Amino acid sequence: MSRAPRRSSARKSPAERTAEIAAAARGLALEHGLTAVTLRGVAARVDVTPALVAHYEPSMDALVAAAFTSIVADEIDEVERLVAGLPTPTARLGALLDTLLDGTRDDVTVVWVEAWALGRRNEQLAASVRSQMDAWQAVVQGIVEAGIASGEFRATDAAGIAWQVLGMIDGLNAQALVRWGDAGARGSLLGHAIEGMLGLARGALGAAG
Amino acid sequence: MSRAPRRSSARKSPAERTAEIAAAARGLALEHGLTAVTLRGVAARVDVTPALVAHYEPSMDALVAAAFTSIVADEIDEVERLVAGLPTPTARLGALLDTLLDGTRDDVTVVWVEAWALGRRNEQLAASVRSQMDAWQAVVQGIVEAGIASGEFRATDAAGIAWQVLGMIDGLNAQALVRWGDAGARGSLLGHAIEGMLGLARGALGAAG
DNA sequence: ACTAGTATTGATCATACGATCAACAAGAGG
DNA sequence: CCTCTTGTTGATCGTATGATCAATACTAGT
Repeated sequence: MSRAPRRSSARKSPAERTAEIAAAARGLALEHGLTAVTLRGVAARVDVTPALVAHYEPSMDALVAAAFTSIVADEIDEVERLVAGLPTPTARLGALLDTLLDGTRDDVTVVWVEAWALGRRNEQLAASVRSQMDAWQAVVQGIVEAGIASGEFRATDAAGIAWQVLGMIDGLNAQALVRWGDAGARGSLLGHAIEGMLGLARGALGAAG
Repeated sequence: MSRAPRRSSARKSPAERTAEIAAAARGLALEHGLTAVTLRGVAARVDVTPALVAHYEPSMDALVAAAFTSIVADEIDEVERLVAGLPTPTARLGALLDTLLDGTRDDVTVVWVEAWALGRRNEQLAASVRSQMDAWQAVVQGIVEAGIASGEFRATDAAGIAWQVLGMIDGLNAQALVRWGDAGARGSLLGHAIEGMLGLARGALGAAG
């Protein structure tokens, strides 16, 4: 079951090992969820003794939180770059929805759901969750504010709207996680819903069919 | 730390004990989450040996799933009764949103979130989750269909809309769970969003401020 | 009142988790 | 080539989980 650490040792620099461990934690979280980020699990993936992982990462809670942060932060960056290339706030918001609801990101969704659950017993993770939620909110709020400023959106509470949009996305993705069978169109109706919040014309967000 | 089972034993009928155990599991889940529904945890709450709990409940996975089902099914019944007394689909939907988003149900939200996470390693729980999601969906779909039939709602895909509404509610509640500080108004904006999906006039759902 | 059935217990196993620490060995510096 | 720093290991502790089983003791039925 468990691969023993290699005999032909190859001593590595602390920076390198730290990076290896972080990468292993990240990979495990993406492949098997945050609960798989365990002392022995990470050690096995790096092909090293659990004691070494403990040596580099004094607290597993921190490593789990770091894995979460890494995954989510990367996704935020990715979406932010994608969206930056688009001309109008409407187009940006539509692309954001399409990307986040295309059903190809279930691994990240699992991480989110597990983070919500584990965060109740891992304060460092909870802090990371709050932090990353704020980061996401800032991105969406920025788009909404731009839309309001340009007159495309008819709304006032950009911050509140951003929270709502994210809540909807998270909820729909989490739901789709369990509802294996009929994947259904996650995005099409959400588009109309958000159009309703923003006073947009029906279909303005042009969610993918 | 752990209360020892009473010495002055009081032998109970299997039906009674089964009910006690189920109640204990339910209570633990509501107070400390589904992860607290453990062999020893339940045993301590019933003031009984872990072995007895195992005797009555051959698999803890099943007990966890049962606790989840009990909690969620009760909530569905409660909301269904509340809503049944209202005259129009619009009023029913509005009341449903108000009730589910009033922020007083965080214990149930925790159970949902944990169920999503644990369901990946507990097939019985996953089955319960799917089942209860379907039950919720049926309730909302019924309201939406009534609204379409009566001409209050302008939409076609009642089933899809029901899923979306539930996803939004779940997402917003799960989010509020972590976003301790600013509870914010969970419902007000969601109302507008759903009005957008249903082709309703702005404010028709009259979400509580 | 006695007995048979069974609810209940205590002890124990196997596993998985995080964590610690003395001891080992690899590699850089003199 | 030797030495000293330190990356790395093996062994081990303490806890928590689910699960099993022979033995106990309560209670209903005769």
